[in-house]
Amino acid sequence: MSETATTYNPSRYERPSVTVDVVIFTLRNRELHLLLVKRSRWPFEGFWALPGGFIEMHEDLDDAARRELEEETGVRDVYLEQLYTFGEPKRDPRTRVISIAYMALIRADVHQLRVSEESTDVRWFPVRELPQPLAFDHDQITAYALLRLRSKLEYTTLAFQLLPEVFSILELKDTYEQILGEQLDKGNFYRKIKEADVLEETNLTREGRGRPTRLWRFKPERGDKQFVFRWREDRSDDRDSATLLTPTRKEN
Amino acid sequence: MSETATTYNPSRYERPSVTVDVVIFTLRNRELHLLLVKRSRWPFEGFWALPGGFIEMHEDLDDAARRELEEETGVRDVYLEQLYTFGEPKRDPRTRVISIAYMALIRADVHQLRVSEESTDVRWFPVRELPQPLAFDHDQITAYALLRLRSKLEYTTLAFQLLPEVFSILELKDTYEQILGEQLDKGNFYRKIKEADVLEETNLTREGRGRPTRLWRFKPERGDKQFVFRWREDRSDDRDSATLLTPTRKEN
DNA sequence: TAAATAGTGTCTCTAAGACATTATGTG
DNA sequence: CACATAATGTCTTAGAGACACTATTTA
Repeated sequence: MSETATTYNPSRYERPSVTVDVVIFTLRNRELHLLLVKRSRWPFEGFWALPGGFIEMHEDLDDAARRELEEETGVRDVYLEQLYTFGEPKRDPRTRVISIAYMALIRADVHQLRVSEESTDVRWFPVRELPQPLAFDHDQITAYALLRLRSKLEYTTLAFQLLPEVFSILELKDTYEQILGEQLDKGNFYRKIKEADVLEETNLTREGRGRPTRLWRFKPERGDKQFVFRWREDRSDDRDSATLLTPTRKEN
Repeated sequence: MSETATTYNPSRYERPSVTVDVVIFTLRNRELHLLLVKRSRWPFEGFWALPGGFIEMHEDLDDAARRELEEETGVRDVYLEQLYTFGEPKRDPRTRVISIAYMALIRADVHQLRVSEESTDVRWFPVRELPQPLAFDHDQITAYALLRLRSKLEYTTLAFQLLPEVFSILELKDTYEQILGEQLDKGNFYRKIKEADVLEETNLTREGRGRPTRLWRFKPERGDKQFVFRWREDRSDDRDSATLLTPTRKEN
């Protein structure tokens, strides 16, 4: 047998650096955006990159992601999920850097965001208009995050993590449409969401030009996974599919 | 903004060790097994652990997993998929070790396995009779791998990666039943698999006590993801669910 | 021809999708 | 009332599940 698992002494080995990179999504005027940071030095000086940084020695991975998230946005207690670990040896020209990618969803009504509108080095970008290419392999990471978000929309209640606390059913439908990139039938959407029994009616309404809208709240006792909006044949939240979308750029 | 993404110099930081651990599945007399290695020294001396080892400095993550796989089993070219990265700071008492978990599926007809039947320190265990607890957080990792395997069975053709090159439809059904832990209807199974058009008839049959069985082959041109056996309400290949199954043991 | 195993056919009911209709507000 | 937007209802059809039946071999 190999001696690897049993006898290696970790200190004998040269160690890679380990970072977390976070794909932070939010809705801004009903469109899906993500946060990018402009790099100010080599490597990839002047390129946009995902917020991220090195893991501290005594810090859990999720905590590292949460810390990066809070440093950039000032936000805590949001939906956070580990996505995939990217470790191609030359993805960072400085040294071997392995990056654990996370996805975070920030609700549209969270206003503590540190990201000022005028800031030139930290900005929200609509996912349909991302600068390209991004630094490192971050194109690949964002492509994968988008794929996973789209995929999970269909069998989880992730969409609620992007909406404000109260919302109308048509706003929810709009969110699905934005992210899935597809029109949904109004009647069928109402039926599905009502049957799923994940919403709780508030006594609030919102006036508009026509009939006022009833506002709803996500039933808090339901977890994230109990809701199936739709099953599709071509779901694929697999890394392989992301790779197809954005072929790996190899620097060097 | 934070300086993390842009100005950190990786060499300034203390680095964690990074390993890959591989959950290697196979079918042995129609039952799902996975490979474990007995540890011969501290920490967890005498405990069973997943095969794994440290990542080499210039080696891709997948290659590291493939290398570990080959060292333990002698097998190449099998299905391999990254699962999740485990990095709880105290999961390894020696030092900070971050482990990238992989899952591998080995076909039942691969006989080059280095694992001898008599070996006392490397063994196949039926997934229903795993020694417990395993070393480190490997209970958690195996629980998650099982969850993911079960989940993906239902919307991919992963099951074919476990079967020999030619097989009968009822063997395939049996594999599904073994892994899902549930009886399936024969007629409905035949219908589904035929409609999916993922099988190619061979001119082989196998004789038994009753009517001989036709043997089939997986259509190679189909990828892994095009086949939907069934959608379920409670699918969850999420890490959270695995955590619920096997609460994290904290040593120390 | 009985037993054993392989493989097919059919009925029912649910739920998804398409689309039409009704409801309730404002100017 | 006309317009705008919200919300509900209905018809059709595909597909999942339950289960009964037929086919082909050996002893």
